[in-house]
Amino acid sequence: MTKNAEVILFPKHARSPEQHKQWLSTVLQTFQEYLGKQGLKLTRQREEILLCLMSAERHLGVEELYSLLKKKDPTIGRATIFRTVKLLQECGLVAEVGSHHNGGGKFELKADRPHHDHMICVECGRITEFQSPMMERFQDEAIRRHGFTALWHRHEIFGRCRNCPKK
Amino acid sequence: MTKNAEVILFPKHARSPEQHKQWLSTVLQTFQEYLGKQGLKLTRQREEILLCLMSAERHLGVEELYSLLKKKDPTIGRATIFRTVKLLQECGLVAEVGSHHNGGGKFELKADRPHHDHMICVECGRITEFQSPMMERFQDEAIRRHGFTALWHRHEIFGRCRNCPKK
DNA sequence: CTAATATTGAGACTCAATATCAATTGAATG
DNA sequence: CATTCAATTGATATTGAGTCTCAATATTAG
Repeated sequence: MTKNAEVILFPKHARSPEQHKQWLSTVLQTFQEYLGKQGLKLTRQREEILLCLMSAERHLGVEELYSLLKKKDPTIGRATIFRTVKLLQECGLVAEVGSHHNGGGKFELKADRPHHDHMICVECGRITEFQSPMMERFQDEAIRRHGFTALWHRHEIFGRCRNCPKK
Repeated sequence: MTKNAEVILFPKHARSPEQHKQWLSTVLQTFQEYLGKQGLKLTRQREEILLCLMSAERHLGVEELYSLLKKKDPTIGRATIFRTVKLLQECGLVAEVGSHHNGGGKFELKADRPHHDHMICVECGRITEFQSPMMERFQDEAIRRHGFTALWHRHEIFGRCRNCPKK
């Protein structure tokens, strides 16, 4: 498995600098509110980690976050990243994509992004996002049929991407 | 979430003892063919492990497989189970359900069972299997569109089942 | 400012999963 | 049947992601 797997994300939202700034502050505020409710604090490190995820163009794992953050804050520790990412998942701002099959879970920001699912290459770790409105439609139909109330879902297809033919 | 969540499996195939025997041998043959193609061999241990999964009525993890298999073959080792389960996943006979989030991956036999996905109730932990051929169809279409070779997939919908209205 | 509490980073630790390796098994061949 | 050679096995060592501990530090309330 390649260490620096390329990741294909959906095109970023077309956002003006002004809108982007607004977005950053909205997400930060959401995090802060969650922390406040838990009696926790928004520290410099927690803010840095969230900002790093928000400015990333791809899915980052803990190790990648660690080396990126080290550049601006050489004292940051892995444990803090693990702890913060856990908090971000708890408050719904971040989701884990994949698992040990693609070299450890990677994290993506959920806030204000269109829904998509993932194809994960077990050879190179590449994560490809894809949309299928028809698939969603029949999924919703199945959910209704079972009288289920969906809160969130995880749909990950594991296999080989087009650049990783069977060895 | 309840610890011992009830698991709703699709109704077992109505199979006569004769049909069941036939099924066992068909699945074994599939495994053997896969192994042959890879230059590998169907050994006693590999057969035991597959048979154990085929006779289980529930999802088993590595540790459960280990203790079950020890009864008939006290010399079997964990490493062999890890290796064999990996092979079974590679050839599509077995799928991993869940992950470290719900107490370690468990394995279910896919062979000759209709494909299904899971709806997981976050209130009562109930796991409901469901089918949607149309959904599968559009999923396959998306996979083809991206030149991906799917080995397995994980589609889990989290929410509330019909018996767990919002509190 | 001070006190109380939360947070941090380093490093020890855990434990599932993998790699190593000598001994064994299995199939293929003569 | 004996031989050969690659595949397999189980015990063990190793890895590595993730967690825990704890003394030092930062934050907030008053």
